[in-house]
Amino acid sequence: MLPIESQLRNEIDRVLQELGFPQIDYVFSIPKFENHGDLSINVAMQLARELKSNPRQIAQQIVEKLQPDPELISRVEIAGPGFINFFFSIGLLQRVVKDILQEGEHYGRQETFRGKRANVEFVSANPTGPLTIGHGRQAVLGDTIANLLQWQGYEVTREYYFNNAGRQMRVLGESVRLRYLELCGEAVEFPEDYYQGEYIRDIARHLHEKYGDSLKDRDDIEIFKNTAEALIFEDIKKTLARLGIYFDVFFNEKDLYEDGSIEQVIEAFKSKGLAYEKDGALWFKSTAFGLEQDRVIVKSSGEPTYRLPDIAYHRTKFERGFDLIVDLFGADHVATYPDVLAGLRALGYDASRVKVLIHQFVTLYQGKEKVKMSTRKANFVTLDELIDEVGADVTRWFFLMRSMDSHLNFDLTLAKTQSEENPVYYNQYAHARICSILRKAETQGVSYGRTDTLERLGEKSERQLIKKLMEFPALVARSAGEFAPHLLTQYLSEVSTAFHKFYTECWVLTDDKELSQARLALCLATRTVLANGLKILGITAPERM
RNA sequence: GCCCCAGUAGCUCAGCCGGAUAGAGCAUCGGAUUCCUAAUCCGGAGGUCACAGGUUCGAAUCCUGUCUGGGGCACCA
Repeated sequence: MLPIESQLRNEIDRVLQELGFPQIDYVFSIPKFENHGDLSINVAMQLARELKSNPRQIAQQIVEKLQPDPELISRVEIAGPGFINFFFSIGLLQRVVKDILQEGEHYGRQETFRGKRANVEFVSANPTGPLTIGHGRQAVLGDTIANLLQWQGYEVTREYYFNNAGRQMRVLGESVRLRYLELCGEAVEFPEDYYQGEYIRDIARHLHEKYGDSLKDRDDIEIFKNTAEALIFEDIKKTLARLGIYFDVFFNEKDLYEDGSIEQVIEAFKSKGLAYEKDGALWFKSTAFGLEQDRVIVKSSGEPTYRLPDIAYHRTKFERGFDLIVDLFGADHVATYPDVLAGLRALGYDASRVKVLIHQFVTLYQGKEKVKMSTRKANFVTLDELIDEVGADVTRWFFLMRSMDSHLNFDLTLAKTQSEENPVYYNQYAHARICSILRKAETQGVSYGRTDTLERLGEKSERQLIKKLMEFPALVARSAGEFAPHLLTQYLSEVSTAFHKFYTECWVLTDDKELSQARLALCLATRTVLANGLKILGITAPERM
């Protein structure tokens, strides 16, 4: 909501009451066309339904009694089927620029959730291989959502959950051992369903250099598995760091067994009559929570299924006192989380605090060719390789520019060859251009940052730019509230467009000192919004390009 | 068979808590630079919003059904 909206809303509510109209829900919208004003409401059309009367007449009655502050609103108009359109006065636009310059790097931040704590879990890939492009999408989305929540006042913990004890890890250890034996000169048959990647050979080589052939007759895989885990995790962290992503907590599933959490969950289920034995396995009565079928939580072999530790893990998030718990998963996990939420409800927790976000897959193309990605088969393109090709900024922007509900078709050839035309440069260039103007002003001895000549602004491109800048705080709030970073990438491009247009139409450094001051202030305000927006997205804002 | 996501311009995608004339980037065609960065700007062309019904003063948007693509529906994670 724009700041101006709350003032207008008060005034409109007053008039509606005076006219004896029912209180009704109406929304402000920003019209697509300039001649429809700067802000518009459809309240008369909504009322027409209730009152069974002509919407234009209702609008007429409302407008006659409206007395908006002329410092802020210059004109009110009825149009179309009954829209009431408001036109901003220059005073309002001046105030916007002043506010932005005053708030600076805090412009767009809100305290809505001050004192609240959020946990954002993402990536959570087990250390079986390098991060793929699919992980990249999740990593960048998760980190940016965490940033957005911080801008709404949340204290955020970024968390990575992993399991280094399962079957996957045993296969990993075996894979390394076989490659190691190859290096010792032994002929080995390497099973097809083992990890095929070159990085397995690298790890084996590392061990061979360190220990020679001395591990040849070890019949346990511990050293192979542990070395692989350590080296791969180191790699994963390095890759994430290249994107500016740092986790606060790496949570090992193993701890849930060691500290008794798993056992506690089982006991809690049993004592509530929500667990029962059948066919040698332990089942969770998830149908009691609206699910279609009951689920096994402990296999007849005595091993828990993934659900049990997942439930125990999420229980720790509640126990650690988080007000908001965000889980980011790929589309392949879409069927697993209802079990976990049911489990949490069974334990008496408020599952509505858990926000599960599902992102669709990245399909990689080499030109027209679709590339299948599988860590096991090693025919993937790693996230590291992508960053090598296009850089961290482009990588982040690319993963953020689409709704997470949409499949991302990532054409690697295009990303490599046309990186110059990537939209991220468009935005960074706008920022760099502004910096260039400000440098030029400095060399000419013109000071900037003064706001006492802002009444000189009024050109169409100036008004449009300011109106865009005004939307920023509300847009950030919406982007955070909907967990939708792509709204912000889109918005920033609109800001850049508005700026480039202004740049083309309005000369900043002129002989008219006052006009120059005013336009410099507008440039500074624009730079502030671009810099703050890029900061949230985790993308650099270069001063030169 | 059931569940989730998507289907909008040649391509990639926004818009989807109902609103005025359906948008952007790329590609394509044409134009703009004496002067703050042309990694820019302006203009043209390009659409049965998958299809069929329904609700409404008004539907790309909500409801029902169908089709297509992706992902799921384990005592795998």
